[in-house]
Amino acid sequence: MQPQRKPNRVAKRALASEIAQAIRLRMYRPGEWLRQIDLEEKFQATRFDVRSALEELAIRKTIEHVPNRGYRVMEIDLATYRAIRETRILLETGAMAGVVAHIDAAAIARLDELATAFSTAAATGTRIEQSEINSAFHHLIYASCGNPVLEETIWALRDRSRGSTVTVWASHEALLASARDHHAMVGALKRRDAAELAALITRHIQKDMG
Amino acid sequence: MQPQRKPNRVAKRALASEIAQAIRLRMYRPGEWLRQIDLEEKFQATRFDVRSALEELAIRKTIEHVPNRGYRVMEIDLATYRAIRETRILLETGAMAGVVAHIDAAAIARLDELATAFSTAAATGTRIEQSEINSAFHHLIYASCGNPVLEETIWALRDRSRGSTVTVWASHEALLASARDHHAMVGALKRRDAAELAALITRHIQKDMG
DNA sequence: TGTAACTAAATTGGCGCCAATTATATCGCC
DNA sequence: GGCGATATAATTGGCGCCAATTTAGTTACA
Repeated sequence: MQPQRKPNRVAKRALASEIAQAIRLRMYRPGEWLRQIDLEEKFQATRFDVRSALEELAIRKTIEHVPNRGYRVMEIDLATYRAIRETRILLETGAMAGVVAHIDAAAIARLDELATAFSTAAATGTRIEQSEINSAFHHLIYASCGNPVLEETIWALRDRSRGSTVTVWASHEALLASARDHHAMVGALKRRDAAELAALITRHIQKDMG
Repeated sequence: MQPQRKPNRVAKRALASEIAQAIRLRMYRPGEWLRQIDLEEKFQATRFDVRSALEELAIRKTIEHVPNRGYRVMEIDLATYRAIRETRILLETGAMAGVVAHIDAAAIARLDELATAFSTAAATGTRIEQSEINSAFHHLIYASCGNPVLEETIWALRDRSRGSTVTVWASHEALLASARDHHAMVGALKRRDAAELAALITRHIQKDMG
């Protein structure tokens, strides 16, 4: 029986993820200041851990650091937003060749489920549910590309684009359009049509979904 | 007249860059442990700054952190290396459309100079000179793509691929091949031939240059 | 009454100490 | 003489205090 040791090594990394998720879910809006004391209480962490987490997020460009002022959620201008979008299209369409080559039937079936679940959530679910299902859908796709580095790079950029002032799904119409896109992607996936998939992804990103 | 204040905010970030450069220049080889005390003396920094810098590099995947053991230069396996290479090809070829569209005559002239300088350095220069000129050459190209996010992403991946055990220019032959590639790229650039440029870049990366 | 200087409160940020852990060396034992 | 256990040295890592800085509030003065 040994005393508890390093819950901290874990806590530090986990805290960064938690804060990142809070930002993803718009609990902190772009431009908003993240006060260390608040985070300390909110997440029941020590000041030191909070600072480490904030520093990590700043390196990842999720938040911005202003000396002697603090950290705030990154607010990206239109030009940067377009640059991110363009880069995402490059990466996410590029991943499609690998996806159609590596994905198995089970994964496609699961994607089908998720696409349906998203449609349902679009009508009745909360924003958080919608966001999570959408995230799971795209996670599964990119995880199937067979290139972990590519997958990781895609997600890093996706996270950065959250800082946009443009709301995730601006309208209910946009939400329904996303739902339709998901089903279309599953269809193209079943046909192993990488080109069609890439075209769908491009439009999906250009329409600015989550 | 006020006393000197925060040279530290700067020092922390600068230190991370310095250590990163040292790793780039192979002063620390992949797998090698980075002892905090050594870095403290080597770079005349406080222990705290060293740790911050190491943490930053760990987040960037330049180095690896092993709890209670320390930090060591990331050693990447062949599979990861290929994954990085594939992703780089996607990004760097994708950048070429923007490059031919945005680059001006002055930049092309400068690239011509750098290509020549590299050829010279390949014959007579030190490894560090070769590396720096090569870096400047590619920096200038990707800076001309008109997409800062893409540029940044490219360099992040390029830095990660340094962790490969494969030496930068394994042979003098490879070095000369790189020099030829550079001149060919300048030629394609002058003709605004994005497709040819992309093909050259792909081969350049597949041959594993710096 | 508006503005500017001053004061007080809140927040951030630099830094160093010491415990926990791991590597190294010494010694005894098989 | 080789090998394992123990002692010692070296290194890492968690954490909190207090100074520096900024912001808000207040008062004095034109």
